[in-house]
Amino acid sequence: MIVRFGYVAMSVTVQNASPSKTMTLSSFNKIGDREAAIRKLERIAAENLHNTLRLLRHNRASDIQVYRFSSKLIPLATHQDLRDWDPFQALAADFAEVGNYVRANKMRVSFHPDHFTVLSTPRPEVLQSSINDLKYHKAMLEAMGLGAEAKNNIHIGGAYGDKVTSGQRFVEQVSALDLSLRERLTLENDDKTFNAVETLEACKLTGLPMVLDIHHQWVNNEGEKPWELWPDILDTWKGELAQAGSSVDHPLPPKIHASSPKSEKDPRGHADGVLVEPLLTFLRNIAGYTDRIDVMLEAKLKDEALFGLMNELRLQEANGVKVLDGASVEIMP
DNA sequence: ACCTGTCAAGTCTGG
DNA sequence: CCAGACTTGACAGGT
Repeated sequence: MIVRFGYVAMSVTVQNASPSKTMTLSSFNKIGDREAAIRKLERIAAENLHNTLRLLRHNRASDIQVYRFSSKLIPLATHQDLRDWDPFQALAADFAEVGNYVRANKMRVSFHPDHFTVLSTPRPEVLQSSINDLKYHKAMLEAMGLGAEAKNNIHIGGAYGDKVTSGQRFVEQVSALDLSLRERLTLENDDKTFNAVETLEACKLTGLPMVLDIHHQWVNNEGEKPWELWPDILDTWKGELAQAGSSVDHPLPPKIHASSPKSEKDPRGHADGVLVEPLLTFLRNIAGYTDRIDVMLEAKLKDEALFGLMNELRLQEANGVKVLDGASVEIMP
């Protein structure tokens, strides 16, 4: 089984390369000339895209093919006060440059719209802003020229005191989405509310591929071992929605998230690095089912955590681990 | 250069 | 019913 590792949004080794620079609403409003304020937003967005490209070049130099973009590439993009603003015209070339680089280097990229995207919500206005947020993420991927193999990963959302009903509402509200939004979704188990078993069920009902977060599963489970769910999780990656647009990398490998508990006191928090042993145990247990998997590392030290994990994996070369390059390994079943 | 409070958005908990 | 926590990088305003 070939395992590729990636990291999220920002690098701790490339300096001054934030892809998430922003502007607060109050400073936007303090600029008297609205046109000038909007041009400033667009300049910040262009800078974020430029830094994203720098990170992608760093990734290529480090053999890293899996990366999650910052959702904050365009400041205030979905804010109500800026409904009349279409930033994509001004940023077309910047987005295209990022997308061209991704395609030229066969990278697997994604977004993770944050916790304001809640498709289980009973409130129509929250549903609408969630859909708007998904449209914004889709628009960015389209501006990059990337097909539906580039996904937006989300959680189910809140339980509102009745998890069963909320789960059903999630399934209904996802099913009612335009295909162009739905085919770009993946669904991840969370660490408090919808556990891996429940998320898998929602994936079966919606056709969405499941991103298993093995840290969330560790702190929120029904007593199952994570690899016991793997055959069913793998099936969610064989559906039409999972494979939509996957012309670049066909079939699209399944993806998981890995991180380690920050401390005993804060087991849900993310540690600086990623412990090799629990991850390796999981990977060995699924190696017989899957020939490729991508692992998104969610660690405080970002790419540094990836390099640290690769060092640990190099020490396991006598134990059925073969390091292939700077960011991928082969695990013998 | 460095520190502290704040930030657009949602949900849950505790008072 | 409302304030604060959650979580987190970066801004904004201060020293």
